[in-house]
Amino acid sequence: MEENNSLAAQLKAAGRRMTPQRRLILSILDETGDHLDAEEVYRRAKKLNSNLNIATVYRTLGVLKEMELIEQRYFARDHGVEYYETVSKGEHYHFTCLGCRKIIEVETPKIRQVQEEFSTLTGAKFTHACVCFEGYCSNCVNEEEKITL
Amino acid sequence: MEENNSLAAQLKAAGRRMTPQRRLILSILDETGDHLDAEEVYRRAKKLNSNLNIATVYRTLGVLKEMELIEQRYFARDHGVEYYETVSKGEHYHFTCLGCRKIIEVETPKIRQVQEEFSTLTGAKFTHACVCFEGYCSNCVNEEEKITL
DNA sequence: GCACTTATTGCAAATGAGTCGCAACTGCAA
DNA sequence: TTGCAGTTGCGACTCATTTGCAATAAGTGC
Repeated sequence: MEENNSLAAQLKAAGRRMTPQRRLILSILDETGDHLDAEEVYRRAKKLNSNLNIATVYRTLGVLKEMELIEQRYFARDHGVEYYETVSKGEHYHFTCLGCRKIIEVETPKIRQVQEEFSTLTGAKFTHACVCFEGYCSNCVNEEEKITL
Repeated sequence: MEENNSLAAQLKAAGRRMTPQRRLILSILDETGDHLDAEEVYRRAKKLNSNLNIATVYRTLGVLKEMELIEQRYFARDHGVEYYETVSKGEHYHFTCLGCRKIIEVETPKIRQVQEEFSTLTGAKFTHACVCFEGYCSNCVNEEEKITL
């Protein structure tokens, strides 16, 4: 209840309301370590609230994103679909394995450095960076070589 | 004609054929310095071949991408749309100004360094990196501050 | 130059993620 | 407990992209 209360407070501060749907959707994103798209959030949430509507999922994801409680991600090869994860984790980027579809998180200060250098150089101000990598993870590299050779 | 011959040869090597449509579409991408989406390529190409179809544009872009003659890009705030540019330019990334929509190309070795470090560390192999930045360019920073302050 | 195979095109219909309008509903503050 | 926004569910819609298919045409072998 504690974290829900603070969430309710945050919502209120933004002129919004706490609803069971929002609680449900955020709890799903909170509990999974995964990166879920709207469809998957919907699928999981629907099990617990069978007359939840997909439009509500999209709207809720929009609200949570606006409140910076979750972040929107895109993964290589799949830019048509938006994925979400909670923002609790530190700065990191994603590597998608084309073999096993696994997503590996990449931590590096270099992306931030690029932004800082570019800002200093040009006077621009960054608001957001979208970075995604794709390739084959160590388990799948050999598999891929068999195919391409 | 010379480059068209080499293109024809490349196409042949891939079991494909040279067609006026493909020549036209590639010439448009070749001549513009811009990043065009399929719709814009279609608009420009249609002026020169009025019964060209948008499906052909999509299919041709797919073929050219597969042959690595053009690259697919995504820009911040507009991930739903694919943009294309020819691959002649060196490694670079894109910064989209949210104020004036201008796209500034960012050259940096750091992205490649991240990939190399990650490969060394994990044994993974990169095939592609999608990087896009967004923010406000030096001309638009002040404008943006007026809004947010 | 001609025929033939098969890649390619144009068209229209389909797909799929995401959005919108609207009436009914419901938090929540007074 | 009442009232008024904010929110939901629903269905229809948008928009980029894809697909099935019959007609067309590139490039090969003769």
